[in-house]
Amino acid sequence: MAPTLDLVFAALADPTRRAILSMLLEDDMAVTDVAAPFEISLTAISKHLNILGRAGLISQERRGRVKWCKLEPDALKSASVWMQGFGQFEPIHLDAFERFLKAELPET
Amino acid sequence: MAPTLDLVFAALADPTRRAILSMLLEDDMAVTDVAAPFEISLTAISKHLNILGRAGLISQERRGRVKWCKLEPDALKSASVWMQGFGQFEPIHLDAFERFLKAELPET
DNA sequence: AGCATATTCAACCAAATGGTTCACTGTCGA
DNA sequence: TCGACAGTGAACCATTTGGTTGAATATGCT
Repeated sequence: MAPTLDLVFAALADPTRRAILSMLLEDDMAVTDVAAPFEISLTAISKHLNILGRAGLISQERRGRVKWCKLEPDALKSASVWMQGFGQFEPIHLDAFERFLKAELPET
Repeated sequence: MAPTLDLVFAALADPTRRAILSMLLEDDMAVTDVAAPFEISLTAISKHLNILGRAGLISQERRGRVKWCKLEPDALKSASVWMQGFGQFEPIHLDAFERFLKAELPET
């Protein structure tokens, strides 16, 4: 049961993919634009996006020749729920989160 | 940066390891006892425990010939913090969590 | 029509993962 | 001292992962 949880955590285990999610937090993006800040090939980014998609963390909608990537934050809920029991974390205010984002974004 | 986050999420991506964490939520356990409910070899469980240990999710203390495994819930905090920003999850009450636990534990 | 842009496909590679079996090292109990 | 128990190490295997390059497929622009 819960193969989703496998996929979600596996997707989050890669720093490139976490950085992509952080970028999508700002706005929807085309695949090419997602790839821009990274050194790796567009193909590699495409694969990462597929993994994020299969995990339900993003959705992709093709409009014309560009495919738009959109964050789907609900998919994180199951993972978040799973973790809640392991210590009673109160929700964090934005400050702490922003610090984490900065630490995660590629080449600052 | 944040190699810990990589390790924590990677560790959580395996259902066997999540089940182990759930078991350790109840109480500290010896390696052999951790392995008991699973069909896989003791060696495999030992490897899983190593991965959990490297991620900081558990600690292991050898006392005599038995090695005790202890949950370290603090390690989940960084992961939890990371996720907080992606949708404002209010903390979940125990009901939802218990349902997840039941879905995760091996052979009910 | 013809070219450039956006994205994926296919084939390949090195390294990591999750599992196995068998042998080994300690430690406890009789 | 000897045997049983707790756990790790080493070698192996199949599969997945994260990356590459080069070709293919659409779509849009002029």
